[in-house]
Amino acid sequence: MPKGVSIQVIRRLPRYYRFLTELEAQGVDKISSTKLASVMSSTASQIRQDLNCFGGFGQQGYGYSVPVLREEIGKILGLDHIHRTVLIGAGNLGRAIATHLNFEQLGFKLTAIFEKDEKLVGTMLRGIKVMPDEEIERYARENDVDTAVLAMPKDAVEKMIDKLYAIGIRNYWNFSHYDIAKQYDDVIVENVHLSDSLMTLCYRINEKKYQT
Amino acid sequence: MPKGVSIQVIRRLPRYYRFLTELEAQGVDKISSTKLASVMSSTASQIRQDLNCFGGFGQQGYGYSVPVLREEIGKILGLDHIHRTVLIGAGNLGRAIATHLNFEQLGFKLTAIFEKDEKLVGTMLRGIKVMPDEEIERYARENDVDTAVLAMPKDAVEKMIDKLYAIGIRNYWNFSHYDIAKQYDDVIVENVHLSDSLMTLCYRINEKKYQT
DNA sequence: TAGATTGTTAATCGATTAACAATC
DNA sequence: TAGATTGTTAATCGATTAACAATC
Repeated sequence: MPKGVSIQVIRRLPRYYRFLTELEAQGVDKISSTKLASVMSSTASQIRQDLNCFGGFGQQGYGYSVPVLREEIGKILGLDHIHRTVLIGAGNLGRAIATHLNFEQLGFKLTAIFEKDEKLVGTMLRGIKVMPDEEIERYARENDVDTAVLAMPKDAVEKMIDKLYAIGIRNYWNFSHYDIAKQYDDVIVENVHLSDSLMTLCYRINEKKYQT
Repeated sequence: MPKGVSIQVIRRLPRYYRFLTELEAQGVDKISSTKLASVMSSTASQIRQDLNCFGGFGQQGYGYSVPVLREEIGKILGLDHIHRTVLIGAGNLGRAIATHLNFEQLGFKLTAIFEKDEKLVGTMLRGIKVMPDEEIERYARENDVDTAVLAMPKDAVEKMIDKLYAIGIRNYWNFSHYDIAKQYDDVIVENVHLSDSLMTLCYRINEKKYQT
């Protein structure tokens, strides 16, 4: 496990993994950095630099084996180490997250869903029964949970994090606008700010429109 | 409208906007770059550099007016120019997008939803009736739509884009893994790859675990 | 062997950070 | 005026790109 790989490189790894998965599905079994760059709208230099942060996966004069490279990147990402995960919030967003994503192929196993709203408690999602918030502590302790997905209103997150942190959950996939990192500094937080993405799109549309 | 502002700066603008909105709601009416940096876990230098890509919004010796700065960033983002938008796909993800986001505050107006699956056609979402895919062309032409949100399976996206492009829709908020930009080069595509985000989280968890 | 393509070093480019003069 | 803080220039740092020797 090499240390100090830049976040830019890390964020490109899933993209490599996706494209290699597709190439493998298409029956491509070897590829050069130049060709991969062309497929991915990247550069051969960047691909070789990125990969060589982790090791030499290619063969000079030949290129890279697609299945081997895909598997290696999967290992680098750690997709084979499954993290037991709970989802907090079974509203529209929570339900979409639960049903839309293949957690198990991405390094996680969604094992329980919690919700404050009584009307949603008891409903089923992907074969998982939605439980009331009060049961989180008991459940997480008994089931070795280390990761939480936060799909709940911002206002309630602060107290929820206190609870989850106390149980020992340190990894968060955060869809709320609450700034988790400011509260605790030994947690890992991956934020998904959908509205930021939409505002960025807005900027880019206007930028194009008024460029002359 | 300044030209050539780097994408890094642009992607920080929505975050500034969010924090300023919150500060304003809290009744804070002025702030220095140093204090804002502390709140946002950023640096004063970066904030001043970023803002000065667009103009001098502060006052020397005083700082920045929170409401003024918030409004200026809103204008820079173009949130006041509303783009008429359609959502393609009323599955779990599409429904979450439709119900979860305040499009109108983010520069967009969601006016119609289209879906291939007959079982979902006719259902209501946020007061919008889900229509069959076949009606997109007629609807978009009649209603001056310029943006599409893609929450549909990857396999169907290619043909859909051909259709939307032909109608004149050039802006895409893309939740699928289909690579729209490769097909047409005068489009604006903002991708949201949730699974990439989750894989990145996986990497970061493992990186922390094995660091010693 | 010759051709191809990697792994890796060096050069370039751009972004971030620091410094400070301008000025409110 | 003096203190504070911006706007902006300069310095540093890191990421990307280019080049090429190693080698399959």
